[in-house]
Amino acid sequence: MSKKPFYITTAIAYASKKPHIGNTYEVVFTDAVARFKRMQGFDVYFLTGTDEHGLKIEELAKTEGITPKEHVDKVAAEIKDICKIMNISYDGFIRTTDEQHEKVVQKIFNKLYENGDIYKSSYEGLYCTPCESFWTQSQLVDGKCPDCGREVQPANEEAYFLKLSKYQKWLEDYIEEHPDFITPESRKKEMLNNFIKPGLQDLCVSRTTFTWSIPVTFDPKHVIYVWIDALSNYITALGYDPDGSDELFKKYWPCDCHVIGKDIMRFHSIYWPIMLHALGLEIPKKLFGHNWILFGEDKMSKSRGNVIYADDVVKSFGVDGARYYLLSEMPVSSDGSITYESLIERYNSDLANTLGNLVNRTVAMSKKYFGGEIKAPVCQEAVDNELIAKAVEMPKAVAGFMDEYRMADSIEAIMSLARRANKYIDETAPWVLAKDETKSERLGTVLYNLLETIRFLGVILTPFMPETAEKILDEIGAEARDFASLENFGGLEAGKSVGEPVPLFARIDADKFMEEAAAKMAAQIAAAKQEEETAEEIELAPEITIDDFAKIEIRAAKVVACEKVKKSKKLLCLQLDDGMGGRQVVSGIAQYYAPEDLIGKKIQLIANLKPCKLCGVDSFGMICAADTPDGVKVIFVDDSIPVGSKIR
RNA sequence: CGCGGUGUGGAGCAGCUAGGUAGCUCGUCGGGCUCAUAACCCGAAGGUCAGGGGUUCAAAUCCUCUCGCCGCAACCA
Repeated sequence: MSKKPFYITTAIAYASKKPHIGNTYEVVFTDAVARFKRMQGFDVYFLTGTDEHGLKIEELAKTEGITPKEHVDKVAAEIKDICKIMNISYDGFIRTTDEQHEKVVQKIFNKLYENGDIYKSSYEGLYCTPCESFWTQSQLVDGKCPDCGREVQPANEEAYFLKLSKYQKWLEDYIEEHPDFITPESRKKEMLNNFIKPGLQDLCVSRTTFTWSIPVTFDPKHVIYVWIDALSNYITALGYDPDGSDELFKKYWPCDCHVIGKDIMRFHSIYWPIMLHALGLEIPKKLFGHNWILFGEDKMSKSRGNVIYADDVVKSFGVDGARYYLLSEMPVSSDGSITYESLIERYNSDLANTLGNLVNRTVAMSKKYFGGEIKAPVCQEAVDNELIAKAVEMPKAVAGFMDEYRMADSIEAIMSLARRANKYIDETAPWVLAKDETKSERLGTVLYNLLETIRFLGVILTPFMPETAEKILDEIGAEARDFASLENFGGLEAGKSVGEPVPLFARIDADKFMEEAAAKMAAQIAAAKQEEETAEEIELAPEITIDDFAKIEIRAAKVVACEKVKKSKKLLCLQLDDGMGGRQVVSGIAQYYAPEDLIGKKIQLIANLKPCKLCGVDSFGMICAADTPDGVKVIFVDDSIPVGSKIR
């Protein structure tokens, strides 16, 4: 009987900087699924890798004074290190700079072009000359380039587009007809209602504004922009080729599951199926969009000083401590949160107290009472039944949960058996049996039941905590370690010996640990601040002349009325007395000012800015405000300055 | 009225698709045991299942309205 193939992937990580533990979650999650499927007898291919092209990397390399290739080599190595540290069992690691990948991506691009799914047109947007990049309205920060903070100009550029519009109906039908394709359900609705149903815009798939990417073969001043490059990794890694694919591809495609973060659901649920469909390929069976791991309430960020890296956690809690925490702490339907408090709590209570101590005390009793020899279970009693029934049920329950990617439930089902085993020790009180020589057979049976239960735990834990599982199975001298051996209770061979009892997880002193963690955190914040300061060599916009400046008309104006723009988070709508009959201006400061904070105050108005519409509200000009670390501060004008005064 | 999710004892969550004594882990309090990593076992306290209305013999679960939080979209001229 040949094994059933199972192909699972993570998203490829962007090779700009070292990933924190939230990023690492995805690969650990996928690893657990992959290992579980392997154990169940599937022929698994588990792919992960790195996305290594793009402007950001080009720029980072420039500031570091190295080539982009050197930069991505460094980061890819870091990412591989983390995989190694976290014990990730990937079968393939693709880098988008792999020669094979680049070649095939070019072929894919050409094929789509030849089929008319990619066409040449022009791209309109706002262009930042020094950065050589296009931005959309929504990407701008304070109306300026989000990267360098300089002005942008409307411009258009020749570019290639993927005809998403042509496949809109097909995609909508496909998603409706395959309810399991996008999970969880809420994400599916998000995609359908926000993007697909309102109508798909054709997607710009090339750039001329940077070079660190894959060139378009027939138009070398263009490079292929992220989507076609990055998404294709899932098929190029298997040896897909429009001119004839490898066996690997034929065997594993279509993919069983792409595990991705909810932020890139859009690309995977819209662009990717359309690309595949246009290439005449099958669509992946499932997209699993996982939630985020937040640090407490916040997203992790360096400047908040709350970045936790996987290797830090591993240092204190071990690989399996880290894996266990990530896998057990993630809720199904909302973001999970990582805190040192809950990490320690889970580690101590589940791993040290419940599981570790169970193994330890059982092995210790085997040593003490029988010199470590495993006795045959010749004296079963009624009390044993409940434990045995629960042990035999558990693997089935876990398999069911794993089919739905319910990691936390799987782990809970496992720990629940460990707790039951601890209870069984109290029920049977082996130390009492040991005092009565006539009870020796019964004692041997009780210990056998415990050791066999521990074998069940060891086997089922393999995908989640591979090292610990192996230690457990070694310690109890278990030979049978495959999933099939959990069909029946009794796989452990009598006559063999257990090893020395060694604690699996050392308890962690919470108070002491928290003290150290707090100190570390403070140091991290300080370091980030310093880095920020040194990095803040203020770069001025290009020099202008007095004539340039004269083009800008700044006037004093008084806020006579102000209200929130409804349905918007950031916008305030101001009515101004500008000495010219009054005007309306919309400003994105609602997070920092309440309407009544502004009424009656005088401000600086950019009076000759082209009018525009924000959230459907007309805005004629803009008010001056300063960006500060504490948010945006409006520049108020002295009350003695008359409304309408020209400012220069 | 843009779309969607969520609100359950001190904390974190499950239960809701197919209504029928409200469940799990942690924490707290009391007790037990001693094989073990001051661990383990038992018991107890603690919830108007956000709030109002409705359907029903019966609602955490279905319908409806209101409020809070979150995500997506829109959006910092």
